[in-house]
Amino acid sequence: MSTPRQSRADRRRATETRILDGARELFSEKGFDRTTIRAVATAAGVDPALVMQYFGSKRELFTQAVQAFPELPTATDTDALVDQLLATLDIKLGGLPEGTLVMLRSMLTDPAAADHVRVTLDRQIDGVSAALPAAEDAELRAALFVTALLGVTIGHQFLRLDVLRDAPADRIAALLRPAFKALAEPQG
Amino acid sequence: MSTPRQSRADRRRATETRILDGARELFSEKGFDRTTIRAVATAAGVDPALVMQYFGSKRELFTQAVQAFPELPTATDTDALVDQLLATLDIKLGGLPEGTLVMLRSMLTDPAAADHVRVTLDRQIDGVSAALPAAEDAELRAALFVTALLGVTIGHQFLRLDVLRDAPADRIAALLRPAFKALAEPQG
DNA sequence: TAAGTGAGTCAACACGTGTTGAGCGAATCG
DNA sequence: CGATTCGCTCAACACGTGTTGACTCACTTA
Repeated sequence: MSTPRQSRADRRRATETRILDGARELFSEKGFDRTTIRAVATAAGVDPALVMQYFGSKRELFTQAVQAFPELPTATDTDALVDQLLATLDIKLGGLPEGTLVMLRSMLTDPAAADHVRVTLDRQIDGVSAALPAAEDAELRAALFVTALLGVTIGHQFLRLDVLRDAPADRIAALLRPAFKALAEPQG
Repeated sequence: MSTPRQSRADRRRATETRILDGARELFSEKGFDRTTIRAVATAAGVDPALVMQYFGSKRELFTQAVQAFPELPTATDTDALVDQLLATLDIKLGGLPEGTLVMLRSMLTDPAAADHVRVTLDRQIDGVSAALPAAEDAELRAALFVTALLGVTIGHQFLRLDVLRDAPADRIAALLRPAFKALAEPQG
């Protein structure tokens, strides 16, 4: 055969994404420390040395496995903002991209991941704050929105609290709506 | 000298707590995986082997370093409950006992810690739920209270978001109060 | 077809880890 | 005082880790 079924470049790209996919899954399940290069290699059906050769280091692999998602609110009035924030619950409870889970999973034990989360949340807080009625506390209020949602997400996704997992996302959103509206009002 | 300045039992108890204190500090700072027996031993000015001899294993040391605290609400009407929940913010933002930080720090990466947190939160949710006006969603509402507070705590204590750290606890409580009241009402 | 490139493997190193058993020496006890 | 307990240290083992360099061989290219 003079023509291979797959070009060398194609093979390379294929195994590279196979490694990255396995890494994302493992990192998001077990966190940075407990994920081993060897396990990633095995998941990708490849030799550990190849993972190093392609990504240079475990850290670098981790960095590539994470990808930020801005997910900034575009609303400008309060009601729309609350609706928009609550709409993200659909995603946060069940449909979060694995690259995000990677980041969240390790944020409490890996300083690099913590930094990443911190700047991401700061960006979100700025975005929410901008959509809030002007007040001295807009930024603080925004931070409470964002961290409250973070807490619910953690309870659902990582702690797997039954009470949360048994409730449909829109029921949760319905309960949260009045609370969020109250939090958005400058003089609650 | 026939009488030593410290009895053998006293010495033993002293170094035991010295080890436990060092362990709590390190576990709460770096989490389970990144805390080494050697580091704990050094912090306590003691040989690593002694830590093993006294506590049996790293896991057992970790378990002893954590101690649960119920912190269940005793209120029976809604307003008192909200006040009581908000009062815990003083503690949650800055004054959390190290044994609790230990637990929280590792909950995303260590399954045993995750279990511990899950049952603790479940207990809190039950407590809050009991103090809520009877409704089908009382338990779910309670879970949202608890996880929202968890999120704020994480943002403050672990992610160290400036917006939260710069705000006094009572300001945060004041902003949260109307939101929590709305969340407590059966038909918001 | 012959030289060269590069995907992928193999075996090993250096290191840090939890954990163990033998031993020392001071406090206890009869 | 002599025997013994026990707090504590020392040195080591066994293992898993990230990482490396030499190597093989299928594909590419001239």
